[in-house]
Amino acid sequence: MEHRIERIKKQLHSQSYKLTPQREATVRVLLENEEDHLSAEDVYLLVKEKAPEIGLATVYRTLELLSELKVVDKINFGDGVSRYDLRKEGAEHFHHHLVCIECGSVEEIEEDLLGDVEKLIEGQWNFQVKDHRLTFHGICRVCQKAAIPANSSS
Amino acid sequence: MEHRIERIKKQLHSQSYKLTPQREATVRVLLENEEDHLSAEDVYLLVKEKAPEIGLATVYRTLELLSELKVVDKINFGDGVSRYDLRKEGAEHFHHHLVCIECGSVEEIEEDLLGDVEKLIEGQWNFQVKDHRLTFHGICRVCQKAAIPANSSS
DNA sequence: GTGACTGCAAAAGATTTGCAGCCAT
DNA sequence: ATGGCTGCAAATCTTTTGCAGTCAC
Repeated sequence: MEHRIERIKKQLHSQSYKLTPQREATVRVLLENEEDHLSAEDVYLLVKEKAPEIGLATVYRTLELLSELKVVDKINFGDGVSRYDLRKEGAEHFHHHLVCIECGSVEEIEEDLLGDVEKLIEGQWNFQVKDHRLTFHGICRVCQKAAIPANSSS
Repeated sequence: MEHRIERIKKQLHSQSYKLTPQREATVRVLLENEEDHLSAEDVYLLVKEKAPEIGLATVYRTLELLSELKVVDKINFGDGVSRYDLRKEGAEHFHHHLVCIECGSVEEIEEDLLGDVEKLIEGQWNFQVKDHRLTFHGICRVCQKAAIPANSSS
């Protein structure tokens, strides 16, 4: 974890930004909750546990900065809030998500599923792809299992 | 166009909703601006031209209703607003978008590009796909051309 | 002391809700 | 007269901004 902080620190410095204590606390929260898809408010509450004096505006400003530096990706699952997701180290593309419409759980997929599709887009539509967002909505493993008893017993 | 209104009317009736004048005006605006990706506010302003007495809240309620009935899809390109996009007749899946990061234009892609990928998701992740959202961010045809002179003349 | 950064409070937007009235059945 | 639907205004929620104070150099 420390080396990831270091790396982010360097990224900030390379653009003459500083890794202030508030920013570091925010990054640590993101690292510690990498699997969750935290909203700004979520991050704020978690950061506040370690650094109670921090302001919500600072969290927003930090997340926006990290977003510009491509350290995090800002995503939106259609509920009213933006969520912030750390990029995996060296990940060139945004990863994909499986959102369960029953329980709301979110699973991540790191594989690059879209290589062929992107080639098609570049060739056929003449559109130069820089990034993508792919989210599947459906029913997760757990909720599928949960649904079976109700059906089979009827 | 009329037959599409009829169809939507039937869809509403089948769930015992009515196609009131306000709702019809809203649907017409959506039909007439099918290529654009209108925000609720955009729709409101356009509806107001034909039916000045309509309220913004009604537009929101109508759009939400249409969204539940899968007549429109609610999408979010990362700016702060939701946009509403008519589903093509008979379209089983949501269509895809190419968003230009230079000029902001949005192009639609009807082709189903994700058949294979969905099979993979269902098989390998055991996730039952119901719908998906795929957006590519990049540089559109026009902006690519616009960029060439600046590079080649240097 | 200068410029980057912060916290707080206020502002700005987008969307939702409460409510009284209306309209068709 | 009932229930769905509407307009308006107020409320809510997320995010941004203005500003005065702080800190590192």
